[in-house]
Amino acid sequence: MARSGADLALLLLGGFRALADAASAELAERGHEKIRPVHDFAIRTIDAGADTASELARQLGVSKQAAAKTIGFLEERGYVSGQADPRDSRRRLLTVTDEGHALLRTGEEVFDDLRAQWAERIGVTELERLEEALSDLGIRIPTHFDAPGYFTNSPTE
Amino acid sequence: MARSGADLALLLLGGFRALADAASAELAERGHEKIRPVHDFAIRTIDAGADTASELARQLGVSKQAAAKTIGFLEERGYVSGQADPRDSRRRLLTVTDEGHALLRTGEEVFDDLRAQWAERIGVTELERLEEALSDLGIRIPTHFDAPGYFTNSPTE
DNA sequence: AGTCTAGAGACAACCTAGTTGCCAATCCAA
DNA sequence: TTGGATTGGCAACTAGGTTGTCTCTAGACT
Repeated sequence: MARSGADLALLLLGGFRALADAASAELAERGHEKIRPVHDFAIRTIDAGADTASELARQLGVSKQAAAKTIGFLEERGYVSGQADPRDSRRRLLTVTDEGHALLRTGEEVFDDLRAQWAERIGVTELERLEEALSDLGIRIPTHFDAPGYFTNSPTE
Repeated sequence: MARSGADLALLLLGGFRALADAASAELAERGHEKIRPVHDFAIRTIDAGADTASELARQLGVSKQAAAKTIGFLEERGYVSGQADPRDSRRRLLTVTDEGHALLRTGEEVFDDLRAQWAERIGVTELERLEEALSDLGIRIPTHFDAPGYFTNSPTE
């Protein structure tokens, strides 16, 4: 059956939302409330070396202020901590806490579990083929999400 | 190669964004500026019989006020027009204008063109297989988008 | 030294797409 | 006729982002 291009777009969006919503719900159950993929992404980026607000902003492709807000949230939750840089007093050096690393590990687990569930349903081969097809299309991993409320609103009502 | 669940999610999101961004850009070039998928969806729903703000809200799964704002935008642009209902003066009956129908047609064309481009790149068979796999996963077509700014921010900086 | 430029982070104001709470007008049924 | 339910609109709020402007500091150049 020849599907329409619009349906294809909605299938992709639906697939992503299914994963993201399930992951958010599962993370909440494991004690990480109100965590959205963007937070995981930010922590990962900080851990990889983006240890100031400005650097994080550049790497995530958002404004410094947006990055600062995200950092504020992450510090409040204890995933990230910031100390004054002794060598440059303009900077506040960011480090990922143990709690932050725990969140990253849990996040990976949750997503891998979800992927495994999909593999069970349609077969590993088919799933890998799907991933291969998307990769072959040159889909870039999005570096930022731009989606306030995108993951917060639970799909069940 | 065994990919991670997180990569799978990002591939799906990336795929959707690639289509949505390209479609928005193409629609803008064809004279429909600032149109996002949600507008297309709303017009379609009105056309299918959701002829009041409250009904549209219910069908899109958003609040009445959110629906009213969308309708305001669509009326301003001339895609939809509203007249007082002679039989129930609480209601404002919505109708899709010719301009609205034209937008729907153009939108379909644009998405179908994009899908055809994908088919060229990875082959029709592979693309249909991808769609089949997502369908088999029971992906529900999302009825609302929840993504303010999602499509507005052009990816090309 | 002194000055000049550039970067870091913070503040205020604004935008957009939603939300809830409330309210007047209207319809309809008991 | 009266009371419950529905319509649409208003106000205030939230979340996540934006731009513009500001101060402080670092480093480079004279």
